[in-house]
Amino acid sequence: MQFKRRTHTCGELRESKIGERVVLNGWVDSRRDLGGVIFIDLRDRYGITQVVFEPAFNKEAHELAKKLRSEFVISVEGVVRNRPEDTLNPNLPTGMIDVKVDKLIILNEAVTPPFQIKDNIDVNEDLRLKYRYLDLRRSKMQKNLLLRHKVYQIVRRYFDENNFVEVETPMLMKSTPEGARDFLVPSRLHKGKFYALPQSPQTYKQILMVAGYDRYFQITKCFRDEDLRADRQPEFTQIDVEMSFVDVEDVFEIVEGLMKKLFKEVWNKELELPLPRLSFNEAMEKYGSDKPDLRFELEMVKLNDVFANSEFRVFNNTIEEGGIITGLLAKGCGDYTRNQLDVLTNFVKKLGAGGLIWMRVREDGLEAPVAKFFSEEEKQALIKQMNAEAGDLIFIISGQWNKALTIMGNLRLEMAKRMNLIKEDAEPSLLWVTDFPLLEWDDETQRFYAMHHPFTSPRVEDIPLMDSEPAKVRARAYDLVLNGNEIAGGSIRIHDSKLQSKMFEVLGISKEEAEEKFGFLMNAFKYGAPPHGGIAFGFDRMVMLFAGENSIREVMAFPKTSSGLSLMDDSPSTVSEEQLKELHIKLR
RNA sequence: GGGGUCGUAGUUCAGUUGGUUAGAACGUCGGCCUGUCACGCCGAAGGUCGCGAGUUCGAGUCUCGUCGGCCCCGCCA
Repeated sequence: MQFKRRTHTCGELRESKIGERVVLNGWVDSRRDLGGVIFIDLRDRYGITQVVFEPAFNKEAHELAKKLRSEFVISVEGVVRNRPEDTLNPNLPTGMIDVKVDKLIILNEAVTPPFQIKDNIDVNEDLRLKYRYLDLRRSKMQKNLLLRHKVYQIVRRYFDENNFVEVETPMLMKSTPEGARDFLVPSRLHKGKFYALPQSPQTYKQILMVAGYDRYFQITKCFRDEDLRADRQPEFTQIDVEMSFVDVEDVFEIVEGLMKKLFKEVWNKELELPLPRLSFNEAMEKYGSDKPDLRFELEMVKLNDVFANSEFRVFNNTIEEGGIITGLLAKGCGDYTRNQLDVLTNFVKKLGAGGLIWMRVREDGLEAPVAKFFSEEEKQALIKQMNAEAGDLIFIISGQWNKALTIMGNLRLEMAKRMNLIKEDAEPSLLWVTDFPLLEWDDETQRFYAMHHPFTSPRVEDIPLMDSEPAKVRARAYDLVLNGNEIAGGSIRIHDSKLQSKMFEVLGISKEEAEEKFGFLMNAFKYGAPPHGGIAFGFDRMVMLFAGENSIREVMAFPKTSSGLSLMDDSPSTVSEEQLKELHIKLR
């Protein structure tokens, strides 16, 4: 196909080019055929330029232009011209000019697309995903991917400037237990053996510290074979960071510097440093989440003291069993109807709560189905503790510490929505959550699991507790939270092989098992491991938030559906018997 | 593994207590139109109501199953 190389993109012509002869290439965004004159909006990723076909200017081009339809790929040659004054289009950067065409080449025709290529379309996401190449033509998607590109560049530049080395780590690695399910890759050369795709480059980056690279980063894909969410895909991108001879504060300093840059360059906002910090316990008891959204107040209140001697059996039992009674004050919601309250009760029950206690605060006291169970002193103490006034609504949930707080945390977010507390223009909330527990008890398997991962260092002063009260040991672990989303998490690692052995022991991992699964890492540590620590960012999630989107799919070029399917290329798919045979695999 | 919700024209949706020929807008196609930019006007085509059973004289509508999308819980070191 003969066509002239473009002289300009569709986004760059301005009044200064009037009179110049230009060649533009692009897609037909829309056509307006007025009979005697045809207007085409020509589109590429740089913008839109209106090109005009007039029979008086060139009859042949005008005749051919009648055939043009949406998404045809064309090349036009003509003269830049100023528009008549009353036909300027202030909505387009190129709206002061148009191009009068005397030569049109149709480079490719296009069938009618299944949905219109424009912003603010209302199309089901599955259709967009099936025709992703059309969806990606929309300026909103182009904007998102260009933002993503910008963030890559800022991140790379920042770490480079701070002496970090970018190192690629393997995509085919050893399957490690503890944590998410691995995606497995069968080995053809080694019958019955499998590689795993990395859930994270964790072990490699620690080994790079042993190897003396001192400061490492990588922007890399990770894979986890778990169920999906709006902010979780089976393959996703992580900014992986590790540093030697550091403590928590050093990691924070580097990360805060990056966030300051991103806030400035993406949002043009000055981020104030140092970032606020909350301990895990505080975050849970005040906000019912380890990734609290602090764009609004609405704090939860611990009520164990208020009901310490309560006659109310539910509270009684909770306190006896070491649980928590947590309250939430919904300002001015005292007029909620029984029906609204039933909906909210249902909401918490679905999350596993036994029930939801609510009380309307009146001038003359508390109005609630359970009011009769409480003494006047308790009621007064409750009102005082909650800082409640007439016209308010109090919610109370009691139960096992983690569960009750998590459910109340969800109710907190739900109420924030209902009370419209998250304003469109609210300042973003970025903070550290620190002092996570090192271990988490699992009822099902009756053992402790590492909350972060088994290489996470406990706080030095808590090490003696590892034997006596493992659940109380705090980790040198931290999460970075933006607007209620965990965007990064990391820790200072164990670099001492004795402490690491202790950790495995607490986790119920035998010496033999540890040797088999993590022997290579333990072995490396024998040859001089520096103290080290690091962090990993959920890159997609971070870009999602910077883009103001609600799903990471909006900032990924080719995401999967929530059932893990790729609708465009129809994967996963079956494979041939020959392929299976080569891989020594028999389906059952 | 569990819960919720949705599935009707190419697209987004409406469709009443189960009842005549399943509608609208946008898009598409054709005609007219020389300054439009949500072009306008006239006309037309376009439907396996996701799929499969069942109930019924009669099912887009009710029941069961199944497939798929989205959201959430579990899960995600």
